[in-house]
Amino acid sequence: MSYKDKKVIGIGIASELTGLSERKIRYYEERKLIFPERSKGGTRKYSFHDVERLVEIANKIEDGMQTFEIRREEMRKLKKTDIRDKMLRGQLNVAFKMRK
Amino acid sequence: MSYKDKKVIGIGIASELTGLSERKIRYYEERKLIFPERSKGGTRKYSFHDVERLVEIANKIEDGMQTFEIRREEMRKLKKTDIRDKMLRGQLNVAFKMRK
DNA sequence: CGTGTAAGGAATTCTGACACG
DNA sequence: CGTGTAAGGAATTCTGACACG
Repeated sequence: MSYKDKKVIGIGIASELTGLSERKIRYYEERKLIFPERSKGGTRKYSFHDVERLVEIANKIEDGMQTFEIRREEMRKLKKTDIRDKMLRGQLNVAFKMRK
Repeated sequence: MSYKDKKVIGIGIASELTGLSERKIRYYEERKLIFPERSKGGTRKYSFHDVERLVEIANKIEDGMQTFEIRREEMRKLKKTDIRDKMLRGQLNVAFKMRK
């Protein structure tokens, strides 16, 4: 895993990096758009990838999109990825069967 | 500047990532081996590069090297870089003069 | 010299709530 | 719905000092 995906950034720094208020960042988590890790004590930890995601989310909201729409959009992307995975596996199965 | 050089990691996380105690990390700063940024409030912020550097430092200490030696070693590297820079500039100057 | 620890204070973050619209 | 804010508490970090070796 690269630096980009290590959850090491506190909410204060995430706020500085994105220009978003901590309130907004916490709210996007409440709406299930972002998933920081937590320290033992419960403080949030974000990755650089999360930080980029936060900016994306903020942009979409600025464009009038609602949080549930953003979440739905994300779920559809994930489904497509799942489907691609399944198709790939399907192809491999076909190839595997052909070897027999 | 890449993610690797952004100073976004608190000392607690730096401690987890390196396996070093916070005490050690602060001490290496006292000995001028590492240079974190500070938040407005004064809390330390490290980059991934710093984290790697911390591990290097700890390894050298484990091998019996003293902090002043590590610092001296680092200064020599920097001097060499400076010299290389100067030589490069010198070469460019020569090339420039030859054009005249 | 390098590191642990207890001490007291300051900065940071957390949650749940009220407000507005 | 998305966001600001004041509130009280908890987690995190800071510095300077004492300890050991």
